Amino acid sequence: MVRVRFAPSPTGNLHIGGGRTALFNWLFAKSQKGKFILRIEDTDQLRSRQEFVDEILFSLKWLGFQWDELYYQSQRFVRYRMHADKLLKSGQAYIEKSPEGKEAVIFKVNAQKIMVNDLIRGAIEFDAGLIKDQVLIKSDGTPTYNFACVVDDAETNITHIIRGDDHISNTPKQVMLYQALGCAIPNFAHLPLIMGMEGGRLSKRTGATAISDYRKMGYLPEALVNYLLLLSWSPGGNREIINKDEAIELFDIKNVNKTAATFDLKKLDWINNQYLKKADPQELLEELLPLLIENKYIPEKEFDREYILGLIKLFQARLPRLNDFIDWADFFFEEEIKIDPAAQEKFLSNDLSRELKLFVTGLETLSNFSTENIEKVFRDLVSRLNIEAKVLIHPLRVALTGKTIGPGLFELIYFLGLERTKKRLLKWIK
RNA sequence: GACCCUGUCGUCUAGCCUGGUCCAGGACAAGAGCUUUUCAAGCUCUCGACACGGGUUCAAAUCCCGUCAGGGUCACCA
Repeated sequence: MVRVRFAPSPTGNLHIGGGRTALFNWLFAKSQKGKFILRIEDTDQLRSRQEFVDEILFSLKWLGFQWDELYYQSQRFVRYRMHADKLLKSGQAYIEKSPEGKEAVIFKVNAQKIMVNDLIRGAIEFDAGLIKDQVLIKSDGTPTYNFACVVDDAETNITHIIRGDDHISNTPKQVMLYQALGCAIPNFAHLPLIMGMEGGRLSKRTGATAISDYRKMGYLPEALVNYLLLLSWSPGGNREIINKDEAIELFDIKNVNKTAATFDLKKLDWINNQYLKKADPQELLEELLPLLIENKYIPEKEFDREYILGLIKLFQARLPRLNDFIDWADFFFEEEIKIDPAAQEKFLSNDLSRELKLFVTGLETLSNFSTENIEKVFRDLVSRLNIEAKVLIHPLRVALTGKTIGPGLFELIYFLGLERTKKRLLKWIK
């Protein structure tokens, strides 16, 4: 049975690269009906923190990658010690004393050719003669990465190691350890790295790197996963939007690209919008609720759920990020709206008192304040005044929303309601 | 510096294994237009790439070699 693992180190949040590695491991496990194992590599007691463990577990769940087993390296130190002693006994490792008298266990590297058949890259040959002896157990008693990694992968019967490109050069060292330990060598698959827009590895300087940052910005997990998937794999058939279940069906590790990909926020925005369009407004409302309360758009307890739902439907097809709703729909929640100065200059510098007054009067006569009737009032008015619709539409939009862009004018007026519409238009009537 | 990986539109990619159907297809971005109401939605169109140089071949994005470029690793970090 296929067993893969994702092994993050809790010295920071789960970042984009880690999320992508987790995705491909999870996907491979699912497509092979295998197990997805999570291992927390917390051997560095100084830099590892519980809050990062919590954050990583939370982000993985958020992305939808549930694990079948969970291990912590910090709980397995006796196992590393035991295997180190075994290598010491067989003469494949030796002890080195530091000037302070502390002992470290060092692995003896023999000059040889190491062949690795990478599932993504094909055959790679290394010259172990270029690799120096490797520390197994540091003088503080903790294991090194390469050693703990091999012991754990061997003891938990990992069959496929799918990880970032940056581990290629660790591979020959680990292969030698498997051999020394007398364990079967697993399959390796090295994923290309994700690069930032300015080249080089994706880093905080080139934008947000933590998965949780994307959650906070209003990206949907399905969209992020879809984007990450496209970064080094293609479902074929010119498809861009693909959900996890379809991906599981189509995925083949051999089709993963070898080339490093640049992270492009614009495309992520587009994909996120594709998912936002199709999303259930009820679920979007749940996501948005904390933000709406935080911005004092709605009171904490009672609010008109149907009304907010209506607003979400007005915007959801246009939003790149769910959180943009806060800025884009602000005029529905704030009594005093902020008017874009350029828009005011362009559309409200002429005196439109007469037209606005007539429009307000028309709205007041409506017995049924519906989107259709609002539009009817408007159309009647412009034909009566013999002006083009857009001559009045743009000024109305700016006066009511403060913006030149937004949802359709009539549905927007419907949701604003007669009173607020009147109040905002009256300001422009002399 | 040594070793390793990679090189198709600005970006993500299809095609490469099994040469001809590719004067290279799609998507994002950008630009133009349409939408008797905006665009940040939708629709249409445009721009735009096989890193370079040699081979092999009737034929090369596809195979081989070299060059160049980008990236990664060389820790008692993971």
